Amino acid sequence: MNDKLTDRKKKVLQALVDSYITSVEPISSSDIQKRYLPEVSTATIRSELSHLEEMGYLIQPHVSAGRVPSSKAYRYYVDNFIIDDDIDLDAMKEYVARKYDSVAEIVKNGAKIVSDVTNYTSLLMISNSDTLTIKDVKLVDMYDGTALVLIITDSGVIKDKEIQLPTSEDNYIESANSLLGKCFAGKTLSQILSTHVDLDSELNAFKQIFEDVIDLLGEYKKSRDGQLYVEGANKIFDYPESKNYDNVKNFMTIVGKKDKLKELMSDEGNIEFSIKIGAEEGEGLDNMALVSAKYHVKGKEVGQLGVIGPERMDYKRVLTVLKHLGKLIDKLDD
Amino acid sequence: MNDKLTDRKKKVLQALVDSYITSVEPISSSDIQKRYLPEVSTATIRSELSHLEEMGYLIQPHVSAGRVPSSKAYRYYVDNFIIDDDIDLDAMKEYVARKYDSVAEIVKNGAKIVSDVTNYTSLLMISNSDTLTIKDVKLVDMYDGTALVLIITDSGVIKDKEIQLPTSEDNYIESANSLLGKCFAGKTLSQILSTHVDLDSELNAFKQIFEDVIDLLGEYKKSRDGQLYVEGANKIFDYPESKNYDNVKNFMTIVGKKDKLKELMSDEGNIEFSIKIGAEEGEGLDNMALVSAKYHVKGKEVGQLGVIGPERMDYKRVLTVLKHLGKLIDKLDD
DNA sequence: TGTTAGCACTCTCCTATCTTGACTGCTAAT
DNA sequence: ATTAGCAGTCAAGATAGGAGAGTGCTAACA
Repeated sequence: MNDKLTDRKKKVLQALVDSYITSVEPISSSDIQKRYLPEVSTATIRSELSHLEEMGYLIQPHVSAGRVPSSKAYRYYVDNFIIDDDIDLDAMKEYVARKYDSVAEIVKNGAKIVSDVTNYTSLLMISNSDTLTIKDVKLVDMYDGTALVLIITDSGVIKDKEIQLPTSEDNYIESANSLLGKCFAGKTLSQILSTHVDLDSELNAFKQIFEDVIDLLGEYKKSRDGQLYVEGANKIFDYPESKNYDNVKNFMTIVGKKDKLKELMSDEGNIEFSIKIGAEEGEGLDNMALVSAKYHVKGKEVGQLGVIGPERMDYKRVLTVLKHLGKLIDKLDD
Repeated sequence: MNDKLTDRKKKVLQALVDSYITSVEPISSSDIQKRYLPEVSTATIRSELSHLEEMGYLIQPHVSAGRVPSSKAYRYYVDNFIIDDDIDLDAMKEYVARKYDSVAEIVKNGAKIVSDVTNYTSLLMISNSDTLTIKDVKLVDMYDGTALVLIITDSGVIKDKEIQLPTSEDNYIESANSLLGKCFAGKTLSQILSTHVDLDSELNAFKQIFEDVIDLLGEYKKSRDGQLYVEGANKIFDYPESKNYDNVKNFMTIVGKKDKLKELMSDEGNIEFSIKIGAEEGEGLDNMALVSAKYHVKGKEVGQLGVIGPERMDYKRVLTVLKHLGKLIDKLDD
């Protein structure tokens, strides 16, 4: 991995990727000369191109065609040429302000906004339950010896279910409530599910309730863990790539495979942005790229928002949009 | 619309549709002779075919090709040749029993089951709020003068939100609860939203709460009305039809257009099954068909479940699956 | 040593032409 | 009314030629 590129090689590479991103056609030496490097001859550019090809940055579909960037070139491009300046900030802000007027809607429609603004398919993944804190657990008296279990978190009530009460004593619910609050409040879902609550020594009368509540939490965790929403999967038909049947099928297949997408989106570590490009990622993401960012509500990480599209996507625009939407969501209060 | 077909014409038509459903290639006179009518000559079948074509049942892609059924033929086929016997009942039952073990899951995964078993894309539409009855509305005391509003329906708690209490009087919540129950219990969402609750004459102190609750109900109605889930959109790639780019695009486009799908699914009247075939339905459903059925939980209509796929779909299988799943869901208790 | 002009070479893409095979529609006989 | 036989039509595949695009190489030059 020797990425010592001369200045002119860098320029050529950037020019080629830039051109390709918009035209989606193999780029020839004269294309580059005309629009980016008029001061040197096409022959010179050709020799640079063939050198870059040797180094693995470019691919030539056939001998008399221009060149196309390889995954390595895209990687180099996003690492070196994307200076993430804030050009689109105003447009974004205006967009958000105009179409949606409450934070709840912005969060809910986050994926839609990203998809609309970037014109790529967007992905929204709810963070897994490790980050979710239980604020309180409450029983609400219903009728005929049943009660409603409410699990209240920092983002609202998340699960409710009727359960049978083992007794109809008057203060049973009250006592249970205080005990439940004491045990669960302030903990994360994972903490609760991994620690064994030892109740036998305490009041055995509440054992059933506790088991029910823990079951409920487990159920919720299962249903929520890494839920993934896809928005705008049909954008593929707007790209020239869709003329190729295999591309469409690949794209739709991977967009349908939530597991694979989750795997791609869930990055270890604390990287705020992640960009996965084509072949880099092994099978499944050929000719495609996935850009994703963590996002926060009121300073707390709640999920990841990303974009999946052709490998030659407009990385600058996508990154800008994701970054600003992240900021907007984070800052706003409900 | 003269559908007086001779017995042999019927036989030929059925043979052709049957063949086409499995082969998805134009059917020739000799195909029909070999497999369905060896007792007559191909010439005879040809004359029947050309007669059926005149009548609008068949289409000839070009003069030296076989014939393909028209939408009219499919319509005739489902109306006359589908005797909905219960062949698949056992397989279905086993399937349901094996993979899912609670009703909640069956309902939730209804669309998935249908899609898996039929191998077509399935659609699930939640009935609109006209059929949803409010069982109770409750305020739950939280902290710092806020309360949680719970809207309880016959299918569980459907909406919750924190609101500010106008006062911190001790019995305020209790009084509000009884008043809310009195006003809303037993009514449908639409009833509540369409009738104006005249509170001024009663206790003015609860005015704000009522307005909040009604807002909440309105919000819920909006979010729930005719929600549509699509499962297995990628099945299209399993059909030979997907070799044609336009078919894929059409299919994906209509599957993406939730509004159009809702329109197609929401039948007036009390028809339990509805079958819409291709051109019959005007633009949008070309070369496709949509089969849908209302389904019930505990005897109450909760939505519609359907299948969308190529016009030449296996209607018999689809109808059988939908019918039995409907029965299974309806019968089971929670 | 780096750059350039010039040229031969390669390969895709388009078009035209031909052949083959699959069906049909028609006609005349049964 | 049914059938056999045959001529006619058309899609699809194969083949060939030509145009255009773009490269790699070589030799000359700064």
